[in-house]
Amino acid sequence: MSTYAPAGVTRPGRPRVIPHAASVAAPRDEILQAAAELFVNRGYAATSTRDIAEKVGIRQASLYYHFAGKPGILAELLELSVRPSLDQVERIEGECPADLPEAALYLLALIDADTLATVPHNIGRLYRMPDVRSSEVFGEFQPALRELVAAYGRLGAAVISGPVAATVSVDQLGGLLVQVVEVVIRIRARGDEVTRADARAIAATCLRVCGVRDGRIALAAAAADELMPMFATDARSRGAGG
Amino acid sequence: MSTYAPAGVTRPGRPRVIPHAASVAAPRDEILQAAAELFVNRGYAATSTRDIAEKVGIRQASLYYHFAGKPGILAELLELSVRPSLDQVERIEGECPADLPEAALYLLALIDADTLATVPHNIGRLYRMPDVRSSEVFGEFQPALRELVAAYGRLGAAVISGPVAATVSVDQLGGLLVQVVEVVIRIRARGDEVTRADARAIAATCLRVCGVRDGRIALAAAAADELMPMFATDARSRGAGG
DNA sequence: ATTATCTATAGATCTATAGATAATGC
DNA sequence: ATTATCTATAGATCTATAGATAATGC
Repeated sequence: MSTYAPAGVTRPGRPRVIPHAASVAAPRDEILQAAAELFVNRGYAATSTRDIAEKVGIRQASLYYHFAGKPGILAELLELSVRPSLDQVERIEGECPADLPEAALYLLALIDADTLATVPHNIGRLYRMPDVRSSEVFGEFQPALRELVAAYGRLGAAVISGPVAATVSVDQLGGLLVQVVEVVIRIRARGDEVTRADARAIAATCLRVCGVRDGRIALAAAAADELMPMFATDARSRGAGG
Repeated sequence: MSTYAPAGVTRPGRPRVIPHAASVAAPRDEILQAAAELFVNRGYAATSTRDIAEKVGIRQASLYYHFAGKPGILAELLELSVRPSLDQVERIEGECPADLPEAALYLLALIDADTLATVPHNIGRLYRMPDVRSSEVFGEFQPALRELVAAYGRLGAAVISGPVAATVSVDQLGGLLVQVVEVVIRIRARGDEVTRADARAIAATCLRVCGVRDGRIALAAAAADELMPMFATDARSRGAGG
């Protein structure tokens, strides 16, 4: 307890040249947040380690105390962007009532849209970027992404109508549904908020794409609302997280 | 007419160190093609002028005889990727019969999907990339892209059903429909071909997203087939182009 | 003479390491 | 002693320009 430490937790280590602006988060998290914003808005390859350090308010070399360079930071951000969706795919597929398969797809789309809407700095965009996909660390996450697409494909195939099945293959259905949910990324990229109502509209759109009629969409939405508390681990209900 | 000029048109200028592989295209086009593939598959910022030159088979400095650096090349590729879709939006909105508005949206989606499917090296992907969007030359193309989204919004609003209108705003409808059509980019990124049948399925999906019933979708598809020849300037029917 | 390349290179990054330093904590 | 920063810098790019050169074309 010195005189009047500027709000922040006093930590060991040489002080920064530019002092923390009452910095709340741990340095590791500060770096992740800064990198996330730069990677998503300017691109991964286009962002230098110096850019990141400057945004955090430390020297470029200091990054290397916390991370193994840019690839190390990217790997952690990819993990953060993929993990939440994937974790809940299994639960939804396992625990959803089999008598209303529409509810399962609706719920997956709803939770996924909500996750993409609330994850910091729109990092769901990362894995779509070619410089990220051709980075050394991407390969590790590719199986998880394929699994997500496959899950959409399975749930979609369970509810698909005849006319739709005649024109769109089950193989491509998963990609099509993911593409619809990822409109969230596009909306956020424009700078707009994505509301809970938006997420519900997107989930309903997924069912429409499969050829489900309005009546059953309404049923699925109602069922999903009841199931929602079981799966409500998204950032929106937890409160804003680092 | 020398001894046996290797197929290629003999041109003035100092010969390349690595001779043309019976190079058909003009050097400018060779560069554009090489850059397109690298930009799309590795990213714009991640691609160096040296990478491009190497792929073409010339020295890095030689690029600057044809283009004003990377931004110059990017500008031309963006033009190539945006122009075709935009040119036909006007014609479609102008010339489509007002008694079947579904046909107009179907046709726009069909032609647009087909353009994205056949444009070389999937360059429709370019304008989604953050390093491209934050480049100096992107601003010039942004209005054209907004206009495309707005056109989808207008055509979608003309056919939207009550239940859909209740959940998705006209403002967002355009973006949602473009997002659906851009599944073409995703399919091509996986390395798969996009067939005419795929394009038709995508156009039908756009109508489903708007809440149009199967019966009217079939009518719209049939009407679009009749109108198609008027607008058939896509690469598929012209034959493969540079 | 014109054209399209080449070689060479300056200047500006950018990454990553080595080693010093200024805090806290025991 | 431990921790988290700092300064300094080597080595590897990367872009863009200057000026030379080897073809064709008249």
